[in-house]
Amino acid sequence: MGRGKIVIRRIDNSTSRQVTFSKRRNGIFKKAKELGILCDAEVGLVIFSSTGRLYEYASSRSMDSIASATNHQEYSC
Amino acid sequence: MGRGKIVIRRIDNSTSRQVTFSKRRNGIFKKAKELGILCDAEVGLVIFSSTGRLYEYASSRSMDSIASATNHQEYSC
DNA sequence: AACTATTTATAAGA
DNA sequence: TTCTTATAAATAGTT
Repeated sequence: MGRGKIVIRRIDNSTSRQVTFSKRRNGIFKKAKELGILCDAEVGLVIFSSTGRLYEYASSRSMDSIASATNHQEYSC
Repeated sequence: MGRGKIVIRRIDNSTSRQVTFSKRRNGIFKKAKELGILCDAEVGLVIFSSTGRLYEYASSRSMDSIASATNHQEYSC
């Protein structure tokens, strides 16, 4: 979606890769939030850039859902 | 993006909500995979539907990245 | 489950 | 590098 069609493979050029990462990271976070609201779903998203930087999002009740689904006791570690 | 413009709020109709959930869930998983490949990033995505069903995706090295970033010892629990 | 009109995301350019 | 815009892609409503 853009001026040209692209193939989904690693972007070799470091600058282009960083620009695309920034744009698409914003896009997917927006999608995650929309999915949570529209569909009353819980969404957790964790992204590490190739430089090791962390970006994350979690809809409010995600942790409860995970705790419940995995049957962990809270504070167990 | 579709026949009409929508407002981002919970979809009241249960059938519509489920249909939208299915479509957008597929969409966001595709985006997550593309981001990982294009930008050499690690991506983890966890989704709970409103009915409590779990859907998840993790790019191959996500767990290593998380382990490293959080400085957990593996198998510590 | 398919279709398609339209909106949205974004690749390339300024 | 922030802003623009032409175009690809996602998807809302329909069948």
